[in-house]
Amino acid sequence: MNYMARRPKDVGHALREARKQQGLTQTQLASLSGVRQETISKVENGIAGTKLVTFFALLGALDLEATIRDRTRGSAAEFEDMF
Amino acid sequence: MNYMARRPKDVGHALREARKQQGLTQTQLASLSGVRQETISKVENGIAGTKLVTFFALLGALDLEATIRDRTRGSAAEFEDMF
DNA sequence: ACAGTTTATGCTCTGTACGCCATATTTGCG
DNA sequence: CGCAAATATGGCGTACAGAGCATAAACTGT
Repeated sequence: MNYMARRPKDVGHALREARKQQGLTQTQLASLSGVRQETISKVENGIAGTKLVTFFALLGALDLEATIRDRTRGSAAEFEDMF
Repeated sequence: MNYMARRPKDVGHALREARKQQGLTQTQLASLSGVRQETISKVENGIAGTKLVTFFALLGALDLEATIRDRTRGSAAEFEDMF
């Protein structure tokens, strides 16, 4: 599980993958996260201009976290800040 | 630049660091990103339940990206999905 | 093809983000 | 200290997220 996201729709995609990977239904994730099933549906499909609060609620329930970093990636530079 | 974020306030902190690192004022970032200076101020201080759209607008203007990954971190496991 | 489950869609209502404008407060530098 | 730049705050209006509830549509396995 390691998704790059530059747009809300990327987020939706990543969340759906993670949820399925954990064998959860939207309804289960809903009660885990406190976010409604309908909302999760919209988020996963990139329909809503979701709020960060909602995003993080879902991240937390799926035991995920977000990282913010430079777009310059894929070289050896990333070894430096790894530890 | 590599920030972990689990809450909106973490995002604000990361954005502020990145902006300063690039020597930008909130006003400059505002015109770069299309997000208003007042809004940037709120986001950076973790006051607003910001929208993902806004978040990504700022990320883009700062030439950053987000990554979504498992919280289990800090071991050798991360070498596997590195390339 | 059917029944059950999962996901998507539509509606109303409340809350709030964010644009816009003004201004207060803080920060940095001489 | 004092002034200019940068950031924070507050009010107003519009737009839309997300709750709650209902139901439709899409999948699943048998």
